[in-house]
Amino acid sequence: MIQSNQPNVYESIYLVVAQIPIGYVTSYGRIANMIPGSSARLVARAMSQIPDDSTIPWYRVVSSTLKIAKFPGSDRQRVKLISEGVKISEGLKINPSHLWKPG
DNA sequence: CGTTTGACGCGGC
DNA sequence: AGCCGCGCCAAAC
Repeated sequence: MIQSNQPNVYESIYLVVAQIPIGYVTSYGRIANMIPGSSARLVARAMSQIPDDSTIPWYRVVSSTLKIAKFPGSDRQRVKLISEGVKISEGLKINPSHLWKPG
């Protein structure tokens, strides 16, 4: 459980996202549940703020249904995940075996 | 300051 | 299965 000792919640969100291992994904809601004072929508908003040149693996965060969210950068997200070995079906559905289980 | 935003989640139908 | 409505909540405006 990560507390928001950081100056703002975004910092905490980014710290958690940075922990997601290569080849794994988690959801906006699951991240939010680890950070008091956060919410799925806030996590989504935080992801949208990350610049392209950032080292934060924003593309490892998907919706609770394990589908890649529909947004302008969805294609890049799909490509990046596939390059890490993540199996994605036609409906942009990620194989549950890639779900990150912290601990 | 008050209002809107957002790549969401989930229950209900 | 999919769509709709509401709750969520700090940040951005």
